[in-house]
Amino acid sequence: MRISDISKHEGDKVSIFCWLIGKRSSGQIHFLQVRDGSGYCQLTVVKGEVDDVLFEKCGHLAIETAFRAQGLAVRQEKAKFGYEILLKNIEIISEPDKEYPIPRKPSGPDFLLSMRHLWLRSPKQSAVMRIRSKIIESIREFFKKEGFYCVDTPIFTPSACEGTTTLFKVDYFDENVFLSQSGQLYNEANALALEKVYCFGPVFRAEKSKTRRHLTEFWQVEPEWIFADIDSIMETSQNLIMHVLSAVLEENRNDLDILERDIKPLEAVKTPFPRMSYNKSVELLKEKGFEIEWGSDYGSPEETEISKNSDSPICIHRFPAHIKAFYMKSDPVDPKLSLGVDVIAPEGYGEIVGGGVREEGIEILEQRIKEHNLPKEDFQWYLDLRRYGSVPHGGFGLGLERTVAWICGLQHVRESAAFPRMMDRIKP
RNA sequence: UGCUCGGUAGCUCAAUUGGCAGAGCGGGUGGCUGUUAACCACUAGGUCGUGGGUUCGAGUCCCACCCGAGCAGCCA
Repeated sequence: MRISDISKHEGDKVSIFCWLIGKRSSGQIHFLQVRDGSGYCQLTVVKGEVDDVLFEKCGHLAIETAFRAQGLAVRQEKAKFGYEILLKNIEIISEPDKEYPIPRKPSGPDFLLSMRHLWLRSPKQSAVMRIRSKIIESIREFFKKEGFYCVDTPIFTPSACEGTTTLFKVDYFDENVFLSQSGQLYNEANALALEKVYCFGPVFRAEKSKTRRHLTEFWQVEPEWIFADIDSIMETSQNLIMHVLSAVLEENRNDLDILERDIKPLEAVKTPFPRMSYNKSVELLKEKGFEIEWGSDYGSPEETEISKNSDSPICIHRFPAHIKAFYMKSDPVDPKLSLGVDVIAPEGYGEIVGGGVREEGIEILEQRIKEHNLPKEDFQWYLDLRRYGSVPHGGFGLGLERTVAWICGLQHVRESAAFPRMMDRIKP
């Protein structure tokens, strides 16, 4: 039996596998708090009800002892987790030979991150991982339902996808290659083969960003489909986010409780998400007293301010072309603007989606590749997509860790990955 | 990369004007028959980030460096 199923076994003799997370004793009675991968419960050991040697042993178990326990499952209001097992016998699998280093009381981030391999066992951290797992599952479910194929893109790439950001250089049989920062360009090739595709994998950024929203390695899901216009891109990203959020609210209530996540702001999220042009957002920021000029990109204080205007994520569309990537299509109504969209999460969690319509004109792309100083020979295959059977298309990317951080209410994205990679932290 | 703050026991932190290295939690031992981050008693536990300097004397003051955190910049 797993602990999460204990309510179905009330009154039964049960056997569980578990780890010890805490213990208390009143001399003739011991209370053992235990966990398994599914949840938590208490084992009660009463002197006289078990062998004296076993009773003594239970009083001296070390934190993180792994063992099997047999006993009677009962409902118990006085037990912290609502149920307890009246212990009859245990079978120890392994006992720690040193004191478990992670205290139950709060510790600092430096210590906990250096102990990440053990920190993951604590209630909040495992709750985040269960929610992350649910989010990944519901993302794949959403795209399956929408008729997308999962076609993953390479991580070793010969040159910059965008040319804008710093990439990690890797020695590849004496040749320099880079870790991908986006599946974008390959995704376009896949979309022109299969119509609706998505890739979902890790991407890498070598920027020296030291903030609560940045990791150097993170996961991104990137759908790309033909005949995508800017409205359908906003629509699809909205529907994806809503699908994911509903799944977590429905199936991970207990984990959100463990995290003490206030779920009211999550329940307040409603479709349709508000849509605001970049031009409008600049006016709004100016009204609020921000010193922002038309044509500049946002910093995080600006994103946070914009997110205050709605309970739901906000879609900002039609950015100045010069701050967006070379492949972004210009707005035919105003060529200074590009048909790009960012989705900004509520509660100051920042940009979780970025996407847009892709430029089709081969001359425009050649011109932009030149302007961005990109090696044009590396992009011939990409231009082939416009030479043969070109079709309007577009898509977006959603950052997994930021989405997890938002839904879980985390202070920092580092807790949304099992082993986060940051500028100054690569171990364990 | 810049600004700000910090580094003392396994963890979280205190140490007044420069004057004996401390507490709580955790660990160990003992006590307690319903504990809830239990409680009570006893106990073990220290390269005060590293190196230099000032001083009779430095955890404390000065210099350099290392490490971390927060914020900003950078950033589909």
